[in-house]
Amino acid sequence: MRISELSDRSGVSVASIKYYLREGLLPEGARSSATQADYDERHERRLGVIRALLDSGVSIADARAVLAALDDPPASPHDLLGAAHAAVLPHVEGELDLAAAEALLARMGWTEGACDADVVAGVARALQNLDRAGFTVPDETMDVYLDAVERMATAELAGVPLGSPEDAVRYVVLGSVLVEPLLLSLRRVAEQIASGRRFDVSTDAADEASDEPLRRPT
Amino acid sequence: MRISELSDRSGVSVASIKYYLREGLLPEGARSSATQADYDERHERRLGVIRALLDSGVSIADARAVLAALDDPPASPHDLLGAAHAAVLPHVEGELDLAAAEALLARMGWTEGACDADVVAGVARALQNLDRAGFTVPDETMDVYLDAVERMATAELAGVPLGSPEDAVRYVVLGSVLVEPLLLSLRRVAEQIASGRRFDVSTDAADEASDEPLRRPT
DNA sequence: CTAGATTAGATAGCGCTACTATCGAAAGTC
DNA sequence: GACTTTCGATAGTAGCGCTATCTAATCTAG
Repeated sequence: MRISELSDRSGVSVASIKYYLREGLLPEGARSSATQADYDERHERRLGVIRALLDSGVSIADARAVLAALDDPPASPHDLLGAAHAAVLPHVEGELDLAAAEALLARMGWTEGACDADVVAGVARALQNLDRAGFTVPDETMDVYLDAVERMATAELAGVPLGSPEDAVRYVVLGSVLVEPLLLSLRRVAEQIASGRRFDVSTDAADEASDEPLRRPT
Repeated sequence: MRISELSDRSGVSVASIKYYLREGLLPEGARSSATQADYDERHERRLGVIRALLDSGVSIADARAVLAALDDPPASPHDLLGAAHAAVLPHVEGELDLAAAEALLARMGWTEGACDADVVAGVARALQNLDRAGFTVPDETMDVYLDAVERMATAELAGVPLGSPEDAVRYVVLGSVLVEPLLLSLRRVAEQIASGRRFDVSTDAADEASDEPLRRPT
């Protein structure tokens, strides 16, 4: 298949494909001459993964790292997961206070040695941002978060297909990265549903009903 | 307080503060003359929120919308949540297949009318990206996700402080937006812990132990 | 009262990202 | 042999989040 056909089938412009080639996201096709290369279904599938990553908010550089982990997986799935996480972690500069994060994780019996320091730093950063905004997550809510992520992680890990290494790699890397937007949007839906229930929104009597509990004069 | 003092106390450069003023993120100080304005603690707190939002990956434009919702909250908390969500939703172009998303939400008895169409579109987009990458979330895992987000949303909504409208606004808007990075990083920690357990990582015998279950020849 | 610092407001520039456009030389196609 | 396609390189673009510079007005210390 030539580049124009690959473009037609994938819906990605020739210019963008060339860009991904240059950036090392897409491997070169088999060169059949100085001005011709041959692409196959693997390139087509790879383009799908690239577009999915980029549209999920992953940068070119991070996508390159994720794809590198897919192409050249560490021997152990555990290291693979670490590589996938490292690839998409927000790159932080500036000092962080890790104590709060470690205390939080200790509530679940998660000791800091059992996972990458960068991942813990991500928790610390998120906590710091909440703090800077003057927002405090109630303890009960935080417990629900901790419980929820543990359930999710357990379910995800239980679902890793053991039959084929390639499938396991795909599952771990993409499942970790591409599920993030899904979770966030599902949470938004659930919040709106729960909010509708809590404040009893019913199209006509919405304002009166939902206004009442808030507008208590101080 | 003058702008330089505000800068010192917040750790944000004068140039950046001016930029936020221009962009409408930070309200002007009280003008005391043609070349002097007076800032107070509200500006300082606001700067904290601004930095927290920007460092959480929210764009200037989205932060402006979030802050507008904070400043000028819709009467009902439900609408407020919608405004906060709308402000940070990935702005999508291109057609989406909503059917899969609606079917998914129907599993929880969440009908599409009960939440904003844009939020459902976000779910559809996430599903589409997973699909384009050739990744399928197992049904059991998806059920765990749905259950988890419902638990989280319920806990969050139960925690809304009803005593003060301002606190409720803060809670809903910032809780929705700033908790997102926290959840994602907690999930990464949980995944690494679960992966360590699943593949029995123990620093020395890691490779042999964790390699075995994967390298089963087909 | 004056020298120097500070400020508001305006404008311009910068470094980065994800493309997009153009071009010449080589090669394939009708 | 005319026309199209491709490769590879290079340059340009639009947007983002600042950052730097400048002017004119004003404040502040001595």
